[in-house]
Amino acid sequence: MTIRDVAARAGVSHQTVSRVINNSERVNDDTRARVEATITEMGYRPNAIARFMARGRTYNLACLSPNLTDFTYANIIEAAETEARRLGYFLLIASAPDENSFTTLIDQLLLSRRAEGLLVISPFLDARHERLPRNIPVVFVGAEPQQGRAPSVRLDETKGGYMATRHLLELGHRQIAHVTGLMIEDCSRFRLVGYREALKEAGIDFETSLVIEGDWSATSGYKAVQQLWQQGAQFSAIFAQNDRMAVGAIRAIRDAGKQVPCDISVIGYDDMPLASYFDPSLTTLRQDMSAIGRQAAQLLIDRLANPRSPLKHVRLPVQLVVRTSTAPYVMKGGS
Amino acid sequence: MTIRDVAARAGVSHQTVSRVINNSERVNDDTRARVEATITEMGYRPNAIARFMARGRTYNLACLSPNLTDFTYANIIEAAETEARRLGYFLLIASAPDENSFTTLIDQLLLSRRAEGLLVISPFLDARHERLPRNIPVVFVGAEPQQGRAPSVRLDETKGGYMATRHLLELGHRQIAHVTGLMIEDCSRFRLVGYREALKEAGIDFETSLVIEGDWSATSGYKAVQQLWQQGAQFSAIFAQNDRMAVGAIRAIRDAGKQVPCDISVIGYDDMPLASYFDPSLTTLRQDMSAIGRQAAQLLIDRLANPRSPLKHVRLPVQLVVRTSTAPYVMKGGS
DNA sequence: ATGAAAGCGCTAACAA
DNA sequence: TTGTTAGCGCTTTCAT
Repeated sequence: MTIRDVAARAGVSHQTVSRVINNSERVNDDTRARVEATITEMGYRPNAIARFMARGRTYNLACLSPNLTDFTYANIIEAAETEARRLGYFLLIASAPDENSFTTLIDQLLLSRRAEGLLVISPFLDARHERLPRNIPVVFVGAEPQQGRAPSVRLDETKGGYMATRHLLELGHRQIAHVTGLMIEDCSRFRLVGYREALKEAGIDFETSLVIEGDWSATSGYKAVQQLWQQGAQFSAIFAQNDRMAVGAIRAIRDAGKQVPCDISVIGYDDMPLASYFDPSLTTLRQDMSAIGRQAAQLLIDRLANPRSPLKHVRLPVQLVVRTSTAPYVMKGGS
Repeated sequence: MTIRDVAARAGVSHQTVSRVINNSERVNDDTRARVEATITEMGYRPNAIARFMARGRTYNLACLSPNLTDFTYANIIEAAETEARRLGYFLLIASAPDENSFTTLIDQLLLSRRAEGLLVISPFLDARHERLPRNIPVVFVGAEPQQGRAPSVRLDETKGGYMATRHLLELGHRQIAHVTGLMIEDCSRFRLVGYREALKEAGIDFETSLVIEGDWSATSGYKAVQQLWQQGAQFSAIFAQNDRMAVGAIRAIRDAGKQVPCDISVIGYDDMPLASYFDPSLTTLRQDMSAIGRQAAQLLIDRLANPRSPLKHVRLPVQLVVRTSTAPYVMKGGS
């Protein structure tokens, strides 16, 4: 069923129908009413594809994420999708776990399907970013683009790292171990910077031996603690760069016969679902992923309307959530 | 840049270029080589939109889910998206939390954007299913369609309920409380059926007072346990229909000064991320959500090719994962 | 093996 | 206010 079928039935030209469905001013009220009646009667829906074709615009945006299952990504995507739709666009979502699929998808979504803009959720900057077509608006979520050529939305990771460490310092801890995420990712580096800043401010020397790199998995948190002890490290608190590793660390501590937070305090990051239901409930930093997604979508659509506007780099705040996995430092007996 | 630009540059007609990019047989090898060279040289990409227009096919599928963040949905969607892409389609993903957005999206995706098929992730059957357009292939994930008019993919929920209960029975428990999900959802009902079957098989009378409806949240699991005790229910084990409620139940048990699994065994459902990191680690039923997503995509694409093939209703198995939140029944002293 | 013509369903410019 | 005429970039006849 096409615009012409409707036109024939309503006794007008197809152009008039077009005007009606596009809310053009220049239509007689009677005619409009008649056409609209015919449309509902026939159950006609304009073909968006043909519309794209004629207008040269798709109102499609693309979103590439390493995966769709990680709850942080999922939250960002859901919010971005909803916001995009609210603003009259549609977000094409795809998972690009590796560089190959990333490149292929860029091709499919931007070049073939003519998405008008791209949202890249990317924890780190690697070669794939060089494949990005110029002249198509891009917004980065997570990592910032190399040359600062595209807008980005990020959480204030440095501040987060600082706040987590500061919380432990305020509880009286002086020896604070730090389990980072993958150091190829921007956020890990920034959180580490925050950790160092807080220590420095407190007049505590930074000890390399207290920092260990994890891979975000609970297992890596578990192993990190074991390794720290094995290397003879002394610490009364741990700052893990995400909740999963924090949970792993807690397990390791408990398996070693110690208690959290009595013997060792642990702070995580993310405030993942059920963080409050672990035992002990996790002290952590909450990130508003939905806000990121919304902002990212807005930034991208802004850019579409205004390609030459100055690049914005949005940085959203994080929030400390104190629960029961951290406690004041207590001097321990023994050597 | 269009097919004609390439044609002009290569000194052929635009039609020949079309033949080349469509791998038509009827092209001279020399010509093909020349055209292909021109294509790479110019970086030409066929406009998929125009192609849809001319061919009348979009190769788009749509997927509607209550949300994108629940890890079970996210897994299904990710797998379906990947599989669809592998098979030459693209999955348009959108979250439809309520009936309104569901209806709107059906309109946008199927009618306007001409998606060729629909994947509905839907835990329950409500009015929205009546809005589904006929003559467009639909596959249901989760709930089964009323009239069995569309194919569906589901886990064997009844079997899962049976297995969970059976596990507790084999440990010697006779009084098994059951915290269900929302009873408007199919899976809750089926799992309850499995629970009853297992009891019956073991010669145990079904007690309404031991069954309580939750809403899938940890909080509801917590409250369910409190309510059971308040009503004077006696039980040595709990079967919660998801892990979140199981976690809530465990918290309630502990808050009441009892231990899991010594005093009360708890089994969950889903094997959610970090289920093994809770304390105690959760005994639960694992569902292969990725398999569901893959199967659903395949079923839908099958149906596109073969609209009159018999409706398939795939039912995938679930798997018992025994951890430490369940233990053999021990007779307690006291009255 | 290649090219010319027509049309997919719509919008944009122009004409009436 | 309405209708007519051209395309959008491609594919699909049908000629050659």
